[in-house]
Amino acid sequence: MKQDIKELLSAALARLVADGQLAVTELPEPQVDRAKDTTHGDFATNLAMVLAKLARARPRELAERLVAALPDSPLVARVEIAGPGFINFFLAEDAYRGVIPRILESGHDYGRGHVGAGKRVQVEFVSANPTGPLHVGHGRGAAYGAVVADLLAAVGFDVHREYYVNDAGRQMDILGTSVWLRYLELCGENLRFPSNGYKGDYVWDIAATLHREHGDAYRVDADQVLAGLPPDAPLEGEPQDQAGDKEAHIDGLIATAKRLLGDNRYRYVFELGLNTILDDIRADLSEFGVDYQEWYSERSLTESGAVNKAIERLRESGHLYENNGALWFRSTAFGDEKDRVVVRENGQSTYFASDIAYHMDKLERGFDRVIDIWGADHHGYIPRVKAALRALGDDSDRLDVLLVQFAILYRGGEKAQMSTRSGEFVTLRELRREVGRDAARFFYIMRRCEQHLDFDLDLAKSESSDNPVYYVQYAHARVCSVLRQAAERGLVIEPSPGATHLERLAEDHEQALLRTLTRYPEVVETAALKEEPHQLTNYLRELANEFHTYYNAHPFLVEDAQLRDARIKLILAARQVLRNGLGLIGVSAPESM
RNA sequence: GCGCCCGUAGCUCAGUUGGAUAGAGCAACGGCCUUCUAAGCCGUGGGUCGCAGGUUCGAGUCCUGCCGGGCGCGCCA
Repeated sequence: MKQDIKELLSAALARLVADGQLAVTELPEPQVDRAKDTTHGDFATNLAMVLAKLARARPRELAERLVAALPDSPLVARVEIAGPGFINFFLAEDAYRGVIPRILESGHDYGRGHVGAGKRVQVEFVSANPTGPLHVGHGRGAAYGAVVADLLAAVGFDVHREYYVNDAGRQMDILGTSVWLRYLELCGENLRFPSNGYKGDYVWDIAATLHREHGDAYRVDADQVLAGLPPDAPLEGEPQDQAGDKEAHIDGLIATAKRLLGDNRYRYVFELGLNTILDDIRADLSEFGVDYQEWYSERSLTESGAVNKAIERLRESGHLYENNGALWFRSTAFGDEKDRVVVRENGQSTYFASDIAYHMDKLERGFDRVIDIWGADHHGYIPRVKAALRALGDDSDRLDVLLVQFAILYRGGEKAQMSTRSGEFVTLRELRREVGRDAARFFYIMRRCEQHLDFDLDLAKSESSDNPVYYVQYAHARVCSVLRQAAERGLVIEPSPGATHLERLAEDHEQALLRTLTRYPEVVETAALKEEPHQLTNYLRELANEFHTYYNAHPFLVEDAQLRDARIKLILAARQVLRNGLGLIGVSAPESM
């Protein structure tokens, strides 16, 4: 609809230029907005004011000329000039009613568009280390990423959803070693668990599996494990005066585990930990309605030689240097704060080196756009990744990094705190169990992603109109309920075809609802292009509100069969849009509540 | 100290990428069920858009400087 107005304006502009009434070298793209105030009509454009500068003419005078040059259209009832030079469009009533057959015919497709023009976009999100279950912070990234991806797909992009699996590196070694140590405890060995190990119950579970299936096959005497280890830092509850380096201690333990178990057995424990947790994460996300096209292994980058290739390319282009035995990337040459190590003194490549190879690979796979969704605490990595892409001669503008701020849970008005280290954190699974998938999805995306999210658990669970999820879902259920009532009364609920009887929709509430329904495709498009799912939740609340208001003001199942028919068509259209919108954010649309 | 993000009603937040008189929900107060689900609706009050400058026809929105809050600044991932 907005597009129709734009085309009328473009035609008017072209006509003025052809007639020599307007002397400008380049024509601006007409900007058309929904009018905030209905006294300003339905749509407004500032075109005359923008042109005034270019053509050095008075805005109101230009507006008059533009209006005179506008082609006739059945959509537009009248046009007014207002204020400093706004042109306001008042649409014909029929223009709004026409949305009903459009919605009913398009069904599930109403609101979908094609601005994406089939361009390939990759969205990488969550990508949490497989060292433990997902927590509520990952949940927000999951919900946000999934909805952004679905929105982009809805407006015509070819979307590839990907999870980057950090299945290499020190953190994974710490996990494998933690599993082994817990296993040794189950075997009856007496050990002191390292302060830096993973302490969650899930580590015990994996160790128990190992013990159940392989008995003592991985057992080693505790004395042998502990021999010659650098001292650990004191644990909580222990005297804090004793010295120790927890990092050196855990590294020593990892080396010991590798030595005592040998390559094959170490690998087996490591893989058991990795696969158990990864399976859990997969299942968790799938139950949350988050699905991927690809799970991309970090280890595969090393094994395929992609990391070495990336390092070589940087070396050949002269962006690397050695210092203190390590290999550094001169990222400061591309705007980073400091240079970064890509190969450590011990010969191991860093996580950053993998990341360079990974992003290089993403661009080589031919995506027109690459979107990374990260936790906000990782924002410091953006300059260095972009720097690497530029150094490699790639276009770093093809990469967009979206940052998601933390979610803070509140229960009974109090913060429900979490900390990954202690192993006492609220997992995504626990959250889903407590508030349900629908509320979790809705609450997670209700706010702009760069805004801290206050997640009120009590509200998310409450069955009241205060709860925005219920409020929107209830609107959908109510339409279904009305239709059930109609069937019980033996009324015909199969609506008449096309626009028949729609002229009977003349009430203000009906006009308002129609207006909101026509806006839906625009909302989906901006939400997608701006990567702002909250625009959709806001819209759905508004639409639900207009429906509830209408419901309270006018009975639908009236005696007058034609009026009834028209109203049923209207609420069917509303139901369709509610269903489509909820579907896009991964929330169910219940038939009854 | 440097960098990024945030600052809008008592609370939680929108604000259509610079437009017309800054909006919604919650909380507070007052109304509406013999009528399709009251899990709903209507009404009332509530603002120095953190502060100070600047850019222009026009600034909550853009620029600069302060103030306040969060996060980040490893040869960790």
